[in-house]
Amino acid sequence: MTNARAEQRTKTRGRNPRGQGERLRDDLIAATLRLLDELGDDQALSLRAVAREVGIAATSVYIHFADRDALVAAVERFIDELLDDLRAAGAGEPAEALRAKVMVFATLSSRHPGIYKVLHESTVNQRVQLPRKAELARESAAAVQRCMDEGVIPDGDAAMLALDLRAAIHGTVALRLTEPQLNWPPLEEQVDRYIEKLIGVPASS
Amino acid sequence: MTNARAEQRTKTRGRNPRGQGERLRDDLIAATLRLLDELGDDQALSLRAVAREVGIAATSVYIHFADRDALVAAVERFIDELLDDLRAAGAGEPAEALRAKVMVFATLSSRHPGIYKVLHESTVNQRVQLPRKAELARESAAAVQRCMDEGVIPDGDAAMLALDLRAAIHGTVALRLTEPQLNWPPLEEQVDRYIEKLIGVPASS
DNA sequence: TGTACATCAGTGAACGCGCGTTCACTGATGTAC
DNA sequence: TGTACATCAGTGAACGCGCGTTCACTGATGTAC
Repeated sequence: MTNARAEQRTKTRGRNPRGQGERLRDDLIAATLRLLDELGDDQALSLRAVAREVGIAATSVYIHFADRDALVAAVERFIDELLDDLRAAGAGEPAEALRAKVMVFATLSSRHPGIYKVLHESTVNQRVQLPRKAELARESAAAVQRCMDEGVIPDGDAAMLALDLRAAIHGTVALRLTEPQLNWPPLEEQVDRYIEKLIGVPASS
Repeated sequence: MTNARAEQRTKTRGRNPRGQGERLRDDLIAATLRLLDELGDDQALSLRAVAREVGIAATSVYIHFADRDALVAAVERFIDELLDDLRAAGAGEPAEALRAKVMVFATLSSRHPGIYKVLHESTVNQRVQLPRKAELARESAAAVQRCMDEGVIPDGDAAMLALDLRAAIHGTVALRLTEPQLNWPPLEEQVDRYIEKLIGVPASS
């Protein structure tokens, strides 16, 4: 005898008016991002939890998404917004632009710790294609290259330096999440040290 | 009607002779470490999978461990071995000792990628007490301090520099696991750059 | 203007699965008398 | 030397749970004639 009582739904939501069925799709994506940010692990995300969060029957998810993994791919939307922020930070003097971009990325982990973990630590990368993610890397390499082109730092291997910097930034930001009890210096100071020592950009005012 | 057929067991193992019951305990710890290394995520580890791996009934695990989380705490044993390796690398000239210790740590992720992820990325840290883990941090700070004490690098904030270095090393090592498709330089070269640029230790021979 | 029908936005019951954990048990080996 | 008993190392059935997914359905709203 399987337990047949209906799924407990805390929230309820009326059905959308005719022609507005796509609204549920947006709500599902938003709820998925919210839950991923809470969980910090895409493997822990369940389709049923997303449905509960939105206040619909679990089966209704299938109206808009093929399966559970298609829901997880909602993180693509988040990456798009992040790329917008990065590009907005890229204007102005090259050293300042590099610093601004790095800070956008570095503060991402305190604004959305769970999403940061999902993007960088989970196996979602192997199971779901995230083509936009590669652009994040290109953005940082381009910012370092600009510093060379405009003579802020001596010529060299921009891609290599950018990767050194990116790894270091990821390291502190990720370790702050996993080991918050360590004696962390302010993020901004540490980021400035990395930029100065690893890239060679002189300290700003 | 619940499905009542017995758990499929691929391996089998005879029972231990009288007085040797603790052998199963060791086998369980070894199997747990093996599975954690495969999975790279302690949340994905199931008690039943460990039992299957060893070739015993799931319930037999309870003879030696209170519950599932007690199994996960087996990673403590791994940390102990790692600490032994770190201490063995600490002898000799201070700059060489620092480099050797950092390399022990950095190559851990290629020798045991899953365990590395479990120790640094999973929530096991919040759910299970891992007192030995803090010693890893102390080891690296002490190695930097020794470089200052023996005049290899100028005096300064050793704890801060050690944390900068540790974060950077973690960053490259973790990012290599999550994003292997990036154009990574050899690990050893990158580690040497970090030690040189972040700590100020002159490049070795 | 009325009505049959199509479409749309979702629902509820059910499935089989693996999980952690409990419980009462089994069967071999040693030990006291 | 024989036998009752204790101990040890494990077992097997069962529980309730949450999960992803399938299926046939419902009931409101618009539309063709």
